[in-house]
Amino acid sequence: MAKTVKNSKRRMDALTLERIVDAAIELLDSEGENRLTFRALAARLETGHGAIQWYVPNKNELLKTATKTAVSAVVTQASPGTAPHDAIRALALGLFNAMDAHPWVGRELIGSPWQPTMLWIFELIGRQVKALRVSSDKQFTATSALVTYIIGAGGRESANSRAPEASGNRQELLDAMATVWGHLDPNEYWFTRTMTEQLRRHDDREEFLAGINLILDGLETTHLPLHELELPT
Amino acid sequence: MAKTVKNSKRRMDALTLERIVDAAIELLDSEGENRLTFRALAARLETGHGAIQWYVPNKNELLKTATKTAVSAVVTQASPGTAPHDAIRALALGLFNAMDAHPWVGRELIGSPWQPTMLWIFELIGRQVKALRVSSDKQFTATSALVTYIIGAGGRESANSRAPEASGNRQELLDAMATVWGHLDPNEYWFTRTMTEQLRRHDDREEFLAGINLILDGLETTHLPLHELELPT
DNA sequence: ACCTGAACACCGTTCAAGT
DNA sequence: ACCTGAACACCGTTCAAGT
Repeated sequence: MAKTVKNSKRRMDALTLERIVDAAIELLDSEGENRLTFRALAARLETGHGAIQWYVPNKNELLKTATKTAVSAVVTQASPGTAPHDAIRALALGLFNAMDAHPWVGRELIGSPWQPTMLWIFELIGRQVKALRVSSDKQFTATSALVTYIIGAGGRESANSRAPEASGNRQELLDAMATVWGHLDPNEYWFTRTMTEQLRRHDDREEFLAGINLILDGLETTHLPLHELELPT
Repeated sequence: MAKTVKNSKRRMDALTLERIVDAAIELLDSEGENRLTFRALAARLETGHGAIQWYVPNKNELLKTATKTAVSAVVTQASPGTAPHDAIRALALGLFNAMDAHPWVGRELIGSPWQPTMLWIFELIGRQVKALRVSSDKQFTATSALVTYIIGAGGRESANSRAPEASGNRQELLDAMATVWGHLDPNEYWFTRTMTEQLRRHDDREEFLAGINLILDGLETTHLPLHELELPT
């Protein structure tokens, strides 16, 4: 305290990359993606908008850093004892929650799949895939499929939170969509119409995990004819 | 011909929504998403930029219409005789190709999952899921999972085409990424490192379809203990 | 009905100038 | 080293004015 006061030329709350990123995340969460501007950030941080650019070269970089921060807050490594299936589900759900809480994360992750954050996700999922004893020539495919599915679901979830109809709560949005589905042309949309009630009642996380389970189950399918399987005695 | 010439006050190539959308798609494909501006469009169509707004109210609507046009050009209904598995793979691959050819489509579809185009995709996939005789309480889950995976893969593919490293051909990009993977810290990325060669050699469409197959296989898993299965005699 | 382009209120980014 | 804000080159959108 005394130190900062003594150095009177310095503001107590000096600008740091961390403070900038935190403020950016707050702004992204509360105001949305296209309300994050250097000028708005500068106002919130009580500085000039050019000053921010000294720490972060451009808006793209700012978004990347914010994404990394938001994701790594949720994604932790599995505790050693966990079964691979459960570890994958936990990881997936963590990512889903992060993208649900921060609607801009999904869009950003999908928009630049080669960025370090994606690589880290790939690594963590891949380790568990390997622990599942998936044959080595299928590990790449399996990990890719899981990551693709997770990011796809997160992207959709992100978009849902930004839906124009989502001003109210979630059930209102679902009811509104269900009403639309119920009124679809029975000739053109005979399948979707029958799903109206499922849409209204579904739980996002349950459906998400059910999809993960489908992929995990698919991984165990050997495609051998049954009589070649080792049956439990 | 004579008709249009006679009516001399009218330009031969009158502005229509269709011409606007076609020009927008060309611009999106060749110049990228953020090079599509009303001013650039107006220049290409040799008109004022305000004129376009008479046909399409804003840029969002223009993107939606362009997406619908690009997708419906590839997505056709399955021919009656096709087996459901094959129909799903064909649909999925068609969508993948569309998103590969038009890198902006993936981003747009994922960005607004409640739009009519997404509903139509859901319908077409759902019909085949039903034809697979998936039990009725799983049809919603199965269709959602497939659509989520397809869109996720398309989104990634879209991003890859826009990758800064993708200026050259695809193999150059893969080689560059493989080099990065090969140089990763063996302690932090011990799994990903082992996937370097798989990354370099993988085929996007094969991997994509392999993921579809995982989900389809998962759908057939009954979760009954083996001794309760009907074994072939 | 359809088209034009000036005008407005924003942006991201650069940069000379300050401390 | 760090901060400031004017300046520039763009945007999307609106709209009075034309044909």
